[in-house]
Amino acid sequence: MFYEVVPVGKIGKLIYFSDDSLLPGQIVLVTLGKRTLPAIVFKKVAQPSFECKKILQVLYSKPIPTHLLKTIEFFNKYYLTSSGAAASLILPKGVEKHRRKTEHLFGKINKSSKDSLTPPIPLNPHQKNALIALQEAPGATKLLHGVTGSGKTNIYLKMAENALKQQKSIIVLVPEIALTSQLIQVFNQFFKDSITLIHSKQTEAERHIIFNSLLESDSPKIIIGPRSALFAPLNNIGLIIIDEEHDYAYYQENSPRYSTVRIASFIAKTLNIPLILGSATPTIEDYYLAKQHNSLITLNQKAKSAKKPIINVIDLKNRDNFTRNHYFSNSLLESISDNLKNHQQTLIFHNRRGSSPLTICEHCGTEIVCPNCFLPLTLHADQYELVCHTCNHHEKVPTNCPNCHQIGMIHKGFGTKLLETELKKLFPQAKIARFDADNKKTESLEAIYDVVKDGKIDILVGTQTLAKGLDLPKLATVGIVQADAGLSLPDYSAEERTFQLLTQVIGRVGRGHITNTNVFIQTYRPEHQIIKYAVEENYLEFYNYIISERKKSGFPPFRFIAKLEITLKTESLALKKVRSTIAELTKTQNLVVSPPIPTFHERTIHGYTWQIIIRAKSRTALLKTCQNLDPNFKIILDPPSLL
DNA sequence: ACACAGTATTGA
DNA sequence: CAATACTGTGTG
Repeated sequence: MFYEVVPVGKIGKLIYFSDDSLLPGQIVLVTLGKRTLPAIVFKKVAQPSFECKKILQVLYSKPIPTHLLKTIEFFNKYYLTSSGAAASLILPKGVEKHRRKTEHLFGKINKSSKDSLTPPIPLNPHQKNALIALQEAPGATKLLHGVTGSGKTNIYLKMAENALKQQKSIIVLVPEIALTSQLIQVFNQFFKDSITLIHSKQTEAERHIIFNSLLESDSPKIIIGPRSALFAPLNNIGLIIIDEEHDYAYYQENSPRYSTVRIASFIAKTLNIPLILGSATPTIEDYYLAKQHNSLITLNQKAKSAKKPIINVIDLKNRDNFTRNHYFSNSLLESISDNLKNHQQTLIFHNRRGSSPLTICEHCGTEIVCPNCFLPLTLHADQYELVCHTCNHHEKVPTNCPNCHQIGMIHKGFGTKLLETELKKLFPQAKIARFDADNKKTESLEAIYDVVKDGKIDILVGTQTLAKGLDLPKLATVGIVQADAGLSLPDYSAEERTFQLLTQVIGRVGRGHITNTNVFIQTYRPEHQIIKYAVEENYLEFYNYIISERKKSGFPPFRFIAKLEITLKTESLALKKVRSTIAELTKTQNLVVSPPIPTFHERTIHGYTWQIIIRAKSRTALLKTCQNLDPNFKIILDPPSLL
């Protein structure tokens, strides 16, 4: 018998031979050239005209659910991804490996499935109405737009409870799996026995056990995990929830690139089950789509009376505000002093790691760049080293300029490490901690969370990482060192990102723990709309403003975008190739073609990378254009950023 | 992707 | 002329 199978990797469907009868979705082992790879059986086919190799082994007798096979095909069509790449998302790493006895781990994961009595889930009238709306028309994607504290979690719980009653499984996606997250705690409180958590700290063996147990079992489960949990081999899914749907973590950056929301939406449609997207600040695209399809549900009533913080916008151009320190305004410093007296905490945000992002020679202006990436190196003053934030290359700080050999290297710009040092000078008695991507893997946010929560830290300095889901009872002040830093980037989504960040940061305080909370937003552009809307917490005005801009300029959701990248040996070769391709593409009807653009990391060890941005109203037309392209072009569909 | 073959490039 | 870098093709 002959079967079309998809081996993991970068290629598509191939035909193999088997003596035994196989089912679509079964996981098998095949040889491909000299390699032995796991593969997924797609379907039985007639004997082809060419010789076929034999399927070596059946790894799992039970097939993966059909919706996942359909998802692989969807990847193929929607993102032009090879089926093999999509298959590797579904199969756990190392499925082909023989495993030692792992019973000792089994009990840890497969808890008793006896459902204990759960207390009733309270819903207020607003939440009840929202629930009714959410349960209409399964198969459709519903957007639950609810401000922080409006009780989205209670609605999730109720829907999960309903699904469990019907013996259906639920997938709950969260941006990053912090075990301290409130959502997990609340779900644990209600459905402890049915929950399977998926997180990044699990080992390969543990993942295998989970994969196997989900595949074998038909009992309803609640899967909580990051974007990859969407591919859990569940046979009876009744509901998918994506919490904080706007979060960038839902976009997989490395190949196969995908948007979790798009894939989940496909799965929900295929299975005719509800998909709930929850957020206080939905992405522009999802909000637009929800309005178009009449599937927007708004919850603007705060459940508990959370006190709003006082938001102070400080003009960085007016240096009278900065007489005590170069980076921190007088009023922010005053607020920190007050907090120290009252044993309350302060959070300082700045979206740049390290001490100083530029090291240049003061005589000839030569910039020190990474030998691999050719990007400026960032000073880390504590180790007195220069670090590449792209490839993590480390080197000593040179005393002489490598170009003119004179002494006098100077550092420009500032990052979180510098801010930390400044704060230590200003408040020598305070306990100050810094949290950003420079922290070692072991000191995760989770690890320091308890220390911070107990109030043992007075001032926490950090980047974006800190803005997400921290709930600190003793937090009284939040300071944003330069709020407009992201606004001037040449990117269609720069304003949206800035709004999201500011909203998240403001949301860290005013959670009802402390009555007098303050937010200090330092900016060179206090009059900018985005800053105004964020300060006013006015999502609707923000949306209306952005959507009209996108319409005028022809960006998503009004056009689909593809980013085409090519890397060639020399700059002139790359430019020549890009120019000729542009000339070719310009002939295509209804296609907006950009001029040649060097990528942000223009020069790499492999050569020079240039890009073309193309946009079209029809996705089908865009895909067709991409398929006819020189295959040396890397195609990035729906790029979340054009940088 | 990866392995492999076939071809161009370098260098003493 | 060999060792090595680059380029292209097929994988069932």
